[in-house]
Amino acid sequence: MSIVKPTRTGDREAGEGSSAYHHGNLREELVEQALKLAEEGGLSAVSVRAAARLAGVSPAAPFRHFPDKMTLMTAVAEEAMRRFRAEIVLALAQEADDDPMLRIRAIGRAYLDWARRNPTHFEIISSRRSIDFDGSPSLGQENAEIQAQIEALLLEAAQRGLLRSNDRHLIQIAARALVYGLARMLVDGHFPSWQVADADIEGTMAKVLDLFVDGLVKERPRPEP
Amino acid sequence: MSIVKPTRTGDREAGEGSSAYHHGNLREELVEQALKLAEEGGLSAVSVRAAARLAGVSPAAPFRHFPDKMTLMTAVAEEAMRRFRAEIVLALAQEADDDPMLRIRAIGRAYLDWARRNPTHFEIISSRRSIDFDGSPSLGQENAEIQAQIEALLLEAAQRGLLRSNDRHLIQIAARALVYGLARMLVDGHFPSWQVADADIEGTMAKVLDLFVDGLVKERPRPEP
DNA sequence: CAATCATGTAATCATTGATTACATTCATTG
DNA sequence: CAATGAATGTAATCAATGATTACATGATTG
Repeated sequence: MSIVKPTRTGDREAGEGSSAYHHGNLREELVEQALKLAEEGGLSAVSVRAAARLAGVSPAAPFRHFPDKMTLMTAVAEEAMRRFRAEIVLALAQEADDDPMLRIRAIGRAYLDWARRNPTHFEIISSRRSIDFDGSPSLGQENAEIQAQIEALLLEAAQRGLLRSNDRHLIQIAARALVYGLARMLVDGHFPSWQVADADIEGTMAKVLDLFVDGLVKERPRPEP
Repeated sequence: MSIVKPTRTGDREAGEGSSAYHHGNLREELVEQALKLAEEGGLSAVSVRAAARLAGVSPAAPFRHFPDKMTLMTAVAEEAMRRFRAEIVLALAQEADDDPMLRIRAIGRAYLDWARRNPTHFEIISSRRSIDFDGSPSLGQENAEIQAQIEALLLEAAQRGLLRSNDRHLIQIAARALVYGLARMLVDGHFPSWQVADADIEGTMAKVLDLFVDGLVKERPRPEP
């Protein structure tokens, strides 16, 4: 019992012995190739046909697995979101300090870092014109878990008396807006007009994040050493 | 001297007397129709051909005025940006108070209000994949003037000793990121997952803006009445 | 082994951005 | 005032893409 369904586990490049008519793992490979296309050529480089080409199948084959392009892009977004959240979870695990505001900052840094390194993937999970966000439980859940994490940290911060404002929901929206805005400015190419050189982007974003977090906490000289 | 070039000033709908082969004002009308298409059907509804159709010319005609679609979209963005900044200038003129932070908040509100009422136009001037921002002096200049306005207000705030931080450039980036993030979350459809009803969006954004501005200024009980 | 269902292909459409050769009108000038 | 050349518009055509339909192939299972 509980035997994993074989499905001729993916690997087709190696043996090549299979009959080669049926791919065996097309759905997942299409998602993978679409991610690759996005990474290499931006959002406009992602087409159903190009993904099919890379997967070595006909232009119509993808439509056996996805009713339309939007559904494919939604699956791509799900994979991107999984990676995105994994990185945030990792960053939180690596943050030793238990100061809730420091932990929130760590989330923000991981968020911005991932967006900087995966601009098009970030764009895919962000712009909800090319995906069906509401129709994907996976996307909704991953997103909700990130929010819940921050919510919990804000609650703890409030209990420790760190916060200036009592409206935590508002703080949360503000925090997300700031980080989303920074990431979007990055992928939308706004930084050149802000005299921020490419090499300085990481540092600048970190400083902006600090400035924002400082504005949230009650004014105190500074955490004494 | 200084006689305005006639060019058969636009109006073609009325008289209809003209030969009807030459449009007379096609370039501007294409921009106008593209703006209308964006307004009514979102970014994906904007096509060169649709604009040509609405203008009553052949599919190839637009290419006499714009070498490619991106150039048309850039002209569309220029018009949208003009309207955008006009609204900000108006809001500043209507803000009687001379407190620089209140004036900055007024800019933020006008920004968010315009984006909320013109989501696709906002998207067009924001996403720099469909336009050639750097190739348009007009876009660069309007953008620079908004930035200069905020810079001046921040300088004044600093001189009055209102600011927590001394790094005004960083404050400016943070402010833009917050407002850009809010506007982007709006047009990208993120608010439903934040339990913010459509009717509350305006109020919520205003409160987030206040929260942010409060975080920038030095902690003082409150501006006494 | 045969039936059936999942999965892939071929052929075809409509839409779109773009180009090229040709047509028409406007404006300048002899 | 007509002729001529520059602007401006059209027709025809291409290649790429999303999508659909009829058909082919292979895997699963009774």
